[in-house]
Amino acid sequence: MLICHYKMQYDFKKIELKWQKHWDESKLYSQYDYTKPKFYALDMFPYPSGAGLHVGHPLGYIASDIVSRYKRLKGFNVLHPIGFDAFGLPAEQYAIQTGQHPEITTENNINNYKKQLKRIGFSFDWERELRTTEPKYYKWTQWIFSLLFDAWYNPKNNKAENIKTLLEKFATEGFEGKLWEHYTEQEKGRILQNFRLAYQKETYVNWCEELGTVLANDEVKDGLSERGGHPVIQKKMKQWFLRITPYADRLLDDLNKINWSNSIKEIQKNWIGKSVGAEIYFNIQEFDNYRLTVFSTRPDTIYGVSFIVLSPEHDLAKKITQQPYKESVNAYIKSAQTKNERQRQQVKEVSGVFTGSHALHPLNGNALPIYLSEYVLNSYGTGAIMAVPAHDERDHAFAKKFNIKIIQVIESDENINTQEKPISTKKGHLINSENFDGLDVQIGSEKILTKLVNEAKAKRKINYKLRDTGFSRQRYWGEPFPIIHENSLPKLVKDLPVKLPQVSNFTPTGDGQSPLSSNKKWVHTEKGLRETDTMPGYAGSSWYFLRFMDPKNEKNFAGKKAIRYWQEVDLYIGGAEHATGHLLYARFWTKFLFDLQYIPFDEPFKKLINQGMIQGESKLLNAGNRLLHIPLEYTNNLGQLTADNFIKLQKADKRFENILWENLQPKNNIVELKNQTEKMSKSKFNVVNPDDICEQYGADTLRLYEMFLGPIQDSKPWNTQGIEGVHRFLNKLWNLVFNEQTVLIQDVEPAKDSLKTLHKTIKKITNDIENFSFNTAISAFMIALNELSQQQCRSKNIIEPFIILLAPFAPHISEEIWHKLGNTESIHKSKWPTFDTSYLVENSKKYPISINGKVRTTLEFALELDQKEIENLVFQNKIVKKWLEGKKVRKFIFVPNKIINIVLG
RNA sequence: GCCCUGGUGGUGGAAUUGGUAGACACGCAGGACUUAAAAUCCUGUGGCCUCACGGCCGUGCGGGUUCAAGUCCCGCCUGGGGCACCA
Repeated sequence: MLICHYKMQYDFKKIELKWQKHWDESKLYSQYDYTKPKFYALDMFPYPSGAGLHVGHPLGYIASDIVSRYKRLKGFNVLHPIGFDAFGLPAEQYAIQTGQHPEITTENNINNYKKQLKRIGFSFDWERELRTTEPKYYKWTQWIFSLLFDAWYNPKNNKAENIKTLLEKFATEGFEGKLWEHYTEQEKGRILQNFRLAYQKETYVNWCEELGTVLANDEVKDGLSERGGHPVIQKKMKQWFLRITPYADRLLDDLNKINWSNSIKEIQKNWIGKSVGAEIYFNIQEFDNYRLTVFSTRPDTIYGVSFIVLSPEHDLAKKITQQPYKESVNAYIKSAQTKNERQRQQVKEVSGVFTGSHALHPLNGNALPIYLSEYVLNSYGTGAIMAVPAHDERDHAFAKKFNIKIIQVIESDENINTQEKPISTKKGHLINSENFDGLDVQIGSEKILTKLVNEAKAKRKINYKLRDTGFSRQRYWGEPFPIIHENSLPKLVKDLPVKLPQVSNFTPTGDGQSPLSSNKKWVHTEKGLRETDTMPGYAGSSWYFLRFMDPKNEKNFAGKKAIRYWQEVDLYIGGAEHATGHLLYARFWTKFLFDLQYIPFDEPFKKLINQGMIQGESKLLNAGNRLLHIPLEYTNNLGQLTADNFIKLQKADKRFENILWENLQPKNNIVELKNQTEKMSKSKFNVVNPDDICEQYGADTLRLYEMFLGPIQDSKPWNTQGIEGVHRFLNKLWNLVFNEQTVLIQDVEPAKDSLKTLHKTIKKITNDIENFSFNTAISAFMIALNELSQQQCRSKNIIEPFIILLAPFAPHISEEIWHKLGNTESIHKSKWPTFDTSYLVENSKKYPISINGKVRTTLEFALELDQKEIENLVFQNKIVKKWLEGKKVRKFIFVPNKIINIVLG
């Protein structure tokens, strides 16, 4: 007879698919109980690209899923939604490349993402799924735009208000000394554009020829587009802007009330770039009718001013130039104009030109030559500076080149000759500053400024680097503006949504017009011409976290009740690369909606975690002058390139066509490859697909491994070999519960040491989740399981709570074991165990005994012993005696529960 | 140049308030089971010296504080990120 030894194996695939289907069908994660306290855990919603997910993407989702599941078990009503940010450049570029309509490629990409995400077993409420590209969603994006258009920032109340209050003000006070009713409709429209929070203005913008669109400042890195790395130039165009600048101070100050990483806060601080100083006025010797205004943060250095510099674009540049200097000044202005900002920055040598005119020093009346130079930016401050060469590096270089006086006004500890090198410190005291001599710099600065302000020669002023943000794109794939231009004045369209129309060709036109303009029927309306630009990618993502609270609401962007219940996001997880884009705009829109009293909170994300990058291991071939990425499938198991594979590679990849095998210096027909750890990307052939991992090891293993790799915030390399460890852990757990045929777990009284293991693990895991220390939690699970195995623990009272602890991390295997132990409800609806300190109490402690700071042995003492008794016991110890031989004991240090240290003379 | 972060075995990484550095894994080496392999289990694994007992050195480098420093202070070196003629 054939005996069939049926082994109950850990069949992860079967288990995982079964429970995923079950959870889906029972809508387990779409159930809410509003009597419980709320917890809102959100991931930065994904941008569905054509490449699909790699193992780096789910890292943050796994973390937020663990927290969400944990919070549910702790009795919270958890909102954990997901959606897709699908408008914008990448989707459109992909569509253009593949020649398909972006609507189709987006739909395909989203479906692929959903399939991948679902396989990992996240507890997302898919009922609340949203897409920024759906008209029923972007209707409300357009609605918020309408609010911005119809709002102004009232500096008196320090908040945004409906434009009505501005009109009331103008009606009673007039505008610029003229009654409001005396302005024409056109004039009124133009004036209001200077106040609206969404407005059009003609100005220099970041134009990317290759992408055929303008870009926001945060979408440009080092003069190149963030997407694709194409050159970006400054072009004068009429564009939509959002007036974020009045919010600068609040965006800065409120960083103090949110729990974000230091580095992100710093990045936003720098981006906002607040500097406190003054505008100081300089009369001009040669012109009575003009006055110069400079911005300075260092009024203390005013007696050190020896010249004035204007930017080449400064309004007065040409007006104040004296006849003999006109030619050289014009030439200089012209040459500056031909360069874009990037080219200007690259030129490090000092350049400039004298105007022939002089400014008068406001305090001592000295005549100061006025120059033009590129190092002064027209877009910052007033586009003019007072130059203090003794205390500013750039001014110093300029003075040297043009042979201008260098006047030292600060004396510090640094022994520097200011004729050679500037002193940039703010510590020291003033000299050469008339009756301010001898004062400390800080105090002197304030006194000088007070004097200037009192004499109406200066005004206190705060400047920001933050600029109003460009809000229009000349592209097809974005939200249309709800705007029709009537008599060349923009007017809101009331009937929303304004649906994105069909066009015959959605590729960029390249002439600064959006592809929408080709649909003449759509553009021409009875009232006037429609706005044909579209909104940028960040429009939809600036408020989506609000929509998730009430995603199906047709009357409002979200219902009042839902907003009041869910409030701000408690935990937000996503990449740090959005520091100056999405994260700033979302804060801005939140504050705006708060001002208009649509929401009762003014920060969107209470706690933010930036997950690190998971890097891939690339293989690089040194082909003479360049390094080429080699797809992994062409390397052998030692990571080398063989001659056979090289031939195949040459057929498959054009990059290798003209490379000769001999030139690669093969040894025994093998070429060594260089290893490199870098960002995962398709083009680097180092991408690991989570689908493959789920197939081979299962979703639970993938989840555990991603968490086990290291701290969530850190970047770390992926190494598929290491996954065996966590996979073995799950197998061990399985084998603890099941043997060949049956469940081994019984309802028996647990052993004392098992209780201790359990309770210290409850404590540790709870702590670790609260601190987002998931990697140490996994190792605690491993330690616990090793101990329980050692103890041969089979007690249900131990195993059940243990797998509840594990459920947030490995939801499938926990659910399976839970049911096999006889439970019928889902484990994810059970209760988080609490730990009982009484099981952790020890009655003795093992003390390290160190002599002169070096640990020599350990001794165990009962806790009730006092220091004297312990001291006696320590000195009786053989090893201790050996070390004490011939030495004198200086000191005996006993730190209860920590250590014992003997200091010898 | 300025700001923010890191630097710990062959690798990923542990280490409450300063209190046994290297937990937990991977990898590697040896062993058990097996005809053999896979799987599993056990043992070892920072470096150097020693048959061993044991000792010396060791958290980027150099100083310091302390009974005691990966942890605190001062000065450097270096990886990553951000800002950058911003007055």
